[in-house]
Amino acid sequence: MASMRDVAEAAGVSVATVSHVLRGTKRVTPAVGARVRAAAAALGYVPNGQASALRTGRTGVLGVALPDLTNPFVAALLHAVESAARAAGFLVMVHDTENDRALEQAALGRLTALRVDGIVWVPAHDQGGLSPVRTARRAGAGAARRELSLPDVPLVTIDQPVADRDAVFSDHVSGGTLAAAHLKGLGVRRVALLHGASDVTSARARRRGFLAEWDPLTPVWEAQSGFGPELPGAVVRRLRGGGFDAVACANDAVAVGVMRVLERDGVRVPHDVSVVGFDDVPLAALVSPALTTVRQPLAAMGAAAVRLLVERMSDRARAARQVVLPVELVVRGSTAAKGGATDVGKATGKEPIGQRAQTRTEERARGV
Amino acid sequence: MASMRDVAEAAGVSVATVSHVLRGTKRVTPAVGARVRAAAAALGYVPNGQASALRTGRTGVLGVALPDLTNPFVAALLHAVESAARAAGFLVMVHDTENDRALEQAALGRLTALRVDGIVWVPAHDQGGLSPVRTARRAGAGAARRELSLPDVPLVTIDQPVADRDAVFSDHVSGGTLAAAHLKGLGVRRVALLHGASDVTSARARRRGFLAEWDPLTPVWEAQSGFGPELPGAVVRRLRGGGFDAVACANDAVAVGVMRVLERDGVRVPHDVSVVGFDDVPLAALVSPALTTVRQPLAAMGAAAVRLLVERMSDRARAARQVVLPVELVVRGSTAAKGGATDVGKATGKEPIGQRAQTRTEERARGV
DNA sequence: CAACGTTGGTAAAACGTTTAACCACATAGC
DNA sequence: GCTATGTGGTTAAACGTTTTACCAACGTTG
Repeated sequence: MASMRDVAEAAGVSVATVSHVLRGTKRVTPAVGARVRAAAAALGYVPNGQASALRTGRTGVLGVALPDLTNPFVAALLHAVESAARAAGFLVMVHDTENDRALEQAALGRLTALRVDGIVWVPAHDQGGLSPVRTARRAGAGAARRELSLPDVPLVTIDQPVADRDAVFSDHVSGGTLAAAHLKGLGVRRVALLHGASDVTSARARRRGFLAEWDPLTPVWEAQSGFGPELPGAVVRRLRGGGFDAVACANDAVAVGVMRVLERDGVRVPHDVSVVGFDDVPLAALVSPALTTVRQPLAAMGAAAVRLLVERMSDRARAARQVVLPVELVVRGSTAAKGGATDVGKATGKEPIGQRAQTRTEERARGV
Repeated sequence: MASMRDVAEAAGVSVATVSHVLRGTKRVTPAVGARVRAAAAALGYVPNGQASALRTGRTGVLGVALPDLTNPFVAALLHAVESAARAAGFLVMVHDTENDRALEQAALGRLTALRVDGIVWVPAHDQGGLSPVRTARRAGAGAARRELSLPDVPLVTIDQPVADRDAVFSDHVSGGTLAAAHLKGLGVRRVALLHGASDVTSARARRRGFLAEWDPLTPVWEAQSGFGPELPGAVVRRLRGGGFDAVACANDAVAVGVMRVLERDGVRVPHDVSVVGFDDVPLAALVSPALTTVRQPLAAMGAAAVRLLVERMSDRARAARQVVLPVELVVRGSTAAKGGATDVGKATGKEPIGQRAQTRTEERARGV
């Protein structure tokens, strides 16, 4: 593969001149410029990124560590991040961590070894960092769990905070509140609340938001459901027991799992029971009935993550910042007023986003 | 960030020794080894991948160029490739090409500039390479379309061949045949065949396989559907016209789109019309009724791609090779015998993979 | 004890860029 | 004509590894 030296020789100039021409870092006579460019093109010269990275200390690469690429939400998030990174001139290095703590540590290590300019980390579990909404509460909680050693590289987490690092969130609390308010408005009284797992920050925040809005006197049946469509046996039994008007789910995958269980028992959605999801993955609009859910602003999250990284590259000492992004309720066919005669067939037609509620955009800085 | 030199000084040895200790490339006295390792740990030393890549010429990185990360099949494929790459010791650099020819060219360029050790390319469109099944036919066809200039790097394409390069395929032809045979066995007479687009090699192969199995005397209604769930208006009108027993679709997303259209018109699947997809993305098992489809062996495809790259790294001159991997028919609830009283509710229960048919595994080499 | 492999370590030259420092030369100003 | 002032280009020193060649010291052996 042709090197800069080859180009220099072919053009009859020094390597320094070649570099200057190709990067436009110094004025040259038109004649020389043309000669260099011609030589480079003729040789099919492609600059060696490794070498320039070594020299300049910048690779133009962002690392992304993800818990599980088979999860459609995670895949969509990767798309958002890759898109934003590319727009900012970065390539993206991706590492699946398979929800495994050891692999997460390995991923961070390998990415820093490659000297990526920054890392976007979507942690699998709660990292003990303070959540933006309970800053004041239980400071120091979660210290029991040993922390991962974080590399000295610009790093931003998504959805699970980590101490003294930049982070991007959806407003999960408001998301929970929106779901609760929507169900309340439909006349739902008895609700089952499936939160995925207690060691996931976002799931806890959603639950908190939901319960804050829900009438404290009305009973809520809660259970941990995990985050996939295959529900735990205990949850399935509970669902089949009936006795509720609506199910609020940890995410869309769980919601689909719930709908399958209900359908199998002949329970009609939304006529007998309303179901609401979370995330708004592509799947949500395609199942039948289409899923009412809370949409996470993926593109904005990716953009915010990249923006935070870029900012930190130019100011490594800046205080950690958390960006909270607004979610919106997307009403489709899986929820309907209690006793109302909503036509399911119609409701599942062409993406009937009837009502949208949106939380405020919020951004704040926290000191170190 | 600590460099090898810092470690050497701290341990009182030369950098060469540090390198030897850390890579185990030469014997050292236990005392020295321990001292070096201790110093490295104390300083939090992480070797600089850029520098070693520059020196050795290997980066330990594979590039992946994908047409569209929002496509669940593509996302699943990325997962398979990343998994296989990681198992083989590589990290993965991902670049979305947004189905755009110029972006594809840019992606290949940027990846080679970073000196990745190999590239997995999933082209968006037919690249004019000879498909494995029509080798003899129309040699030179497609020459009209200007070809992308390919970098001089180990490169393997997936699903669309390119001249003189390694490639990995699912056996799309057999996939089409399996679908046709399945429908025939169910007593289907009048079938609508939605192939995605004619400039996509795999879609053409599926169609060919389907028609080869189908009774040449029975009419087949064909149309181009694209590859997403939103069907073109012409296709929708045709579907609503009725007059067929089954729809064979370009992929699962299209199949879901078809089911939505049919459902809206009160046509029951599979009672009135059977629907069969292609790919077996996660979505396929979750819709209702669950989708009968042809499964692509994603994990095997990822593994084969990485294997081909590794092989080529050690023998750059080897003749291009194509690996064809077997697909399997996964029968679920969206297809049923004509006039049969299949209980849909039951069929969509717990992943009823009743029947599986599998094509032969096949691998062959082609000369240059 | 001389000759000799072996063992454990180091010096130094790459790898292909970028960039600060330098220089020859021309042009302009007095 | 002689110094300031650019202008267009080059020299050479990094960046942090890997690896070949070399060397000193140390048994071993005849």
